[in-house]
Amino acid sequence: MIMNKQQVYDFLLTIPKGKVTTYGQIAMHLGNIRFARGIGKILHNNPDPDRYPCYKVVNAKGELSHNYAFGGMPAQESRLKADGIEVTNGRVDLNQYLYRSEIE
DNA sequence: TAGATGACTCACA
DNA sequence: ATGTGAGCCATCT
Repeated sequence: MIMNKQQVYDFLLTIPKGKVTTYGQIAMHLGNIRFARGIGKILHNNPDPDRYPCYKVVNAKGELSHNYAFGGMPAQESRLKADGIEVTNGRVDLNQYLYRSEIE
């Protein structure tokens, strides 16, 4: 099974407002946790940042991407807050905001 | 075509 | 709790 960035972007669109996801969750959703890295690449090459809420993607620890390409971490943090997600010290509470698609 | 890189994650010290 | 090492895949040069 190969992962298409389209799959990743589509998954982002399925994230309900006020929720976030992790690279691992996306990867697992696609089939394998090991896709996490590819996802990072894909989001970095995100062709439509306005269309795909890449800001909803955080790492396994809930930390925001310090390499965020659209204004830096503050911008991502601001977007998350706009969605009702509280960000503290560049991190979000996964236990509360992590979107669990259909795993577990 | 082949080699190197990265917005990751997990395990162990 | 923090640091290092290894594994994985897709994309870039």
